[in-house]
Amino acid sequence: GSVSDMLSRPKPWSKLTQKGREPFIRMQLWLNGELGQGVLPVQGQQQGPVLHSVTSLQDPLQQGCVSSESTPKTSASCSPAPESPMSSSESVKSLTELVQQPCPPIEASKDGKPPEPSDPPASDSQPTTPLPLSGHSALSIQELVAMSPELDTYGITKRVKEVLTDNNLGQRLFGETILGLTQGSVSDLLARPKPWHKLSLKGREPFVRMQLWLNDPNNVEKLMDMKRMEKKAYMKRRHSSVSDSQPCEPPSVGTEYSQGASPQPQHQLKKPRVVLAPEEKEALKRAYQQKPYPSPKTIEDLATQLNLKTSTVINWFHNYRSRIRRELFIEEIQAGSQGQAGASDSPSARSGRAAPSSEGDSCDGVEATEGPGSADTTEEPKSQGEAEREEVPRPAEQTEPPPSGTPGPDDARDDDHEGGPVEGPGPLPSPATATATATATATAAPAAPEDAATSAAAAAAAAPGEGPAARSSAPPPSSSSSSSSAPRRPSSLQSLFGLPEAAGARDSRDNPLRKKKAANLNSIIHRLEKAASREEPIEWEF
DNA sequence: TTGCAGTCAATATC
DNA sequence: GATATTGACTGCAA
Repeated sequence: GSVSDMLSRPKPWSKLTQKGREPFIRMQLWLNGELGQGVLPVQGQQQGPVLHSVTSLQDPLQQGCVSSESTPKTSASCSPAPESPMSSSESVKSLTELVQQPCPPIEASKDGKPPEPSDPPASDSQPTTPLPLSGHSALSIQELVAMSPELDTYGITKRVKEVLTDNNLGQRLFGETILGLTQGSVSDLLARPKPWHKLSLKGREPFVRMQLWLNDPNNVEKLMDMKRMEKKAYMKRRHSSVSDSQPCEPPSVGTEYSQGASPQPQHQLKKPRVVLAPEEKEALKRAYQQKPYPSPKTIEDLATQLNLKTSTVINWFHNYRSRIRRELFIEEIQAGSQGQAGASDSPSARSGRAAPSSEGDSCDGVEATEGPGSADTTEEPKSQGEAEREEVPRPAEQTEPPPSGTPGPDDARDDDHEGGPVEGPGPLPSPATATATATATATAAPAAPEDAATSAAAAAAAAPGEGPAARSSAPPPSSSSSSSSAPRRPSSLQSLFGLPEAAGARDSRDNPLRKKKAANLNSIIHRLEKAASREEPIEWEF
């Protein structure tokens, strides 16, 4: 049915979403019989039926870089493909295999950045984030991404991590040479991979690259080589700088910031990074619990009360929402894998229970530890974390499941006050919600919805010791928030892939069964919430 | 305009 | 020194 519809009523390219474009790309490939080559021929002229949309295929591909106009392959166009379009998962294999060509990453890395001639070959000094794939390959990657069937992002990251650690290869090296990402991004990616279906095309790219890299039999050696080369270069630099009796820093810095002006002003221009004090975070979290989507006014209030820039508050909410959301994805997966595999070992140990609590980590320092008193008694500490986690979907569920199907955010917005945020016996009084509420109330009585957030924030902020003052020194918050100073280590990472030990190590008496149940519960709750808020046809698999 | 995804890069932690 | 965290930024879509 979809095919019929698509063939008879193709939308113009510009009207298509990324997802919507995919079938057209596939069709184009198929028409050109190039499926197996991973090279999307850019056509000057469309051929064949589908083409209103297909023509514009060029855009996305061209940006990839390759010489679009000159692409000679056009001619090949209509030879039917050997196989039907990417029907099966093995398709990816063939696709990926084909891109396994000799390490484009490493070599390409030097010249790899096509559009960025900007940096004078920073000499060997800085391994400036090279584009992992040369122009051509980069294009292929895009195609691959577009055509790739679902990949197991967790499995991929797990394997990558294994390979990296086994071979003592660093994230930085891997990221810069293979993925074209910085260390922090790599770390994040490996630790909290999103499920494939939640990723945008762009977001899928690193995973495809990882997959390709994993498929490359020489992957490790190549990276090792790279490592050696780097080391050499480093030594060389060091050596020369020493002999020049010049401080080695300046030069490199100079090249780095070469673009303009003297290093001096550069330095000044650099904004110092804002570091929120624990109590500020606490306050923001509380505010979040009240209103995940605060109105501009609330944001403003928060900012004043905490003595932060409004942009900082806005950013914080954005980041917090999105990070919490991510944790949820992970949890979902965990729950899922636990559910069906029962046994922990399944693909990846995502079972580790700590992961979610990690959420607490990354997004919340509070619950990482056990709650105040009740403490570890079994679930408590966890539910604390859950509380936060569950908030994610809250926006949607906070109010009645929008009859209209209005998407979440608006519901939770505090402009549309009432709905009595937390308090409101939401349609889904999850345990998490309960705890969340508890947490919130613990410190600040949820007053009028509108003020709740800010008042909570105020309470928290006021307590420890004046906002800004406290900032840098970050004295641990008052009693109640003592939790925030909790050790943040046992993070989701370990739990994610390191599994049993992650959870176990921390709280050996945690009954695994309970954990499973809890995870499952979470999953259910999450699904319910989702369902309530709209989106995705739900597949209930409790 | 607003929210989000994806990143970077500074900083914290191990 | 490697890895994790997180505030900020960019680009895109609704």
